[in-house]
Amino acid sequence: MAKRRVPEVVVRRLAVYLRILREVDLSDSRFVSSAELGEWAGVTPAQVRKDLAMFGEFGKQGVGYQGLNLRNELARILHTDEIVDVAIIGMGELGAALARYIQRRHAASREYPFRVVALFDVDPAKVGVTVEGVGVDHLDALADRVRERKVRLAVVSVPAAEAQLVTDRAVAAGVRAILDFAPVKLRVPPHVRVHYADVSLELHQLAFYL
Amino acid sequence: MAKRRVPEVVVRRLAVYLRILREVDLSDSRFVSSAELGEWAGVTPAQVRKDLAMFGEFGKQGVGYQGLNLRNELARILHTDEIVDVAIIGMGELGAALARYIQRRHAASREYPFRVVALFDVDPAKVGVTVEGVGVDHLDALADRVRERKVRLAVVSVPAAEAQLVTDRAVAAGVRAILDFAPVKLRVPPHVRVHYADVSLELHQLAFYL
DNA sequence: TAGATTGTTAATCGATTAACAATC
DNA sequence: TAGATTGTTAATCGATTAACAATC
Repeated sequence: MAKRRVPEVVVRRLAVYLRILREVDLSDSRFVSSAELGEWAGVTPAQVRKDLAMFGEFGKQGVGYQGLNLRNELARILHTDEIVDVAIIGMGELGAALARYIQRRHAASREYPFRVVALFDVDPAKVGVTVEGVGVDHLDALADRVRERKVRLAVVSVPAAEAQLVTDRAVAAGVRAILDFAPVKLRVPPHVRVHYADVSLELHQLAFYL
Repeated sequence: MAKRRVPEVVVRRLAVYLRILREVDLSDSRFVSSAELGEWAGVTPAQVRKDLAMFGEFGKQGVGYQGLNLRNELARILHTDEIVDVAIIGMGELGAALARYIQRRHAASREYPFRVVALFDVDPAKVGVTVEGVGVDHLDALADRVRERKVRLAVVSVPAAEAQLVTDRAVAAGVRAILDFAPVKLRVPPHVRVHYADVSLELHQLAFYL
């Protein structure tokens, strides 16, 4: 699968489709049409069909897509058909809130694929503490821990000034995708993917429409 | 200014340019070229010029853009040249973390335009508590408070099941822009703008690249 | 003035939408 | 079969990039 050729917007919409299919009650006989799914996701039916067609032929003409099958296919495409281990770097209020949120959702539903397996901070008061069953390690243990637990997805929730440093360490240890909450553009090698979740940037954008 | 004609991506980049210009030390004589700004923001110089040209002629041929002036213009365009009051609905861990984050940044720098002026929750244990100088009100007080304080920007950090309800109330009280942390597509009238900050959705997208 | 960089037009690129033959 | 909906091609739309005359 030539990933470089899949537009980012398509990946985003696939994630939306999957979330919707997880919310809907799906019996074996439940078929979902591109019109229905489009309606729920807020996109055109043609868009839905085009997005899905990039990855295979999942539908049946005249009937639509079998809901359960499509849900499975989407999970497979997005690599969330198996548990995905996550490290959270930075155990401030935000990091702690994220850790608990993810862990609780994972515990509550086997449908929720993300599992927190490593937490890091530099504050001696935080190192050793346990958050939802996961111990907080010192940042210096990051490389070892990440390698040992084969973590490929990391959340960065440290202050802006430290974001690049912890990113470099995480990447060196094998992390391939990063969700960055710090308001800093991270420099990473081309094989590493970064998404930004920058609250201030979002607020600035929204302010434009006031 | 015909806002409907400004692509969303342009607004996002303007916010990025502004953030960068706030980070750079700018003397009165400091001029910034589209090449420089593009380099910092990770876009082409042509892109920078095109984005800015949508709103006016801010540069000088042969010289570039006067840094301080451009910063002011961008703040004006994004409506963050004055304080922007924000309400946060839902004082769970995430909501509380966001409230403190925004309030502290506002207190630390007069450059940071967002100010929290109202907090809401339904939990009697939280109502009455003060977070960084702002009292938590019961959700039932939302309409009154939002109207009284003329809040137009709100953050929704309640559980998914309540997100639509609190949104409806906020919109009825005059809110025009919403940053939604709940994993739900909100239905709002056309004059209301919603941005989504959905951690699980971001993680799903990133998992695709693993 | 000579050199540099803007603002803008034209060319390119890519994504969305429309349309329809294939087919369940 | 008749009706419905897919997968896919073609048409449209919009955003990005390139190029350059204007001009500081």
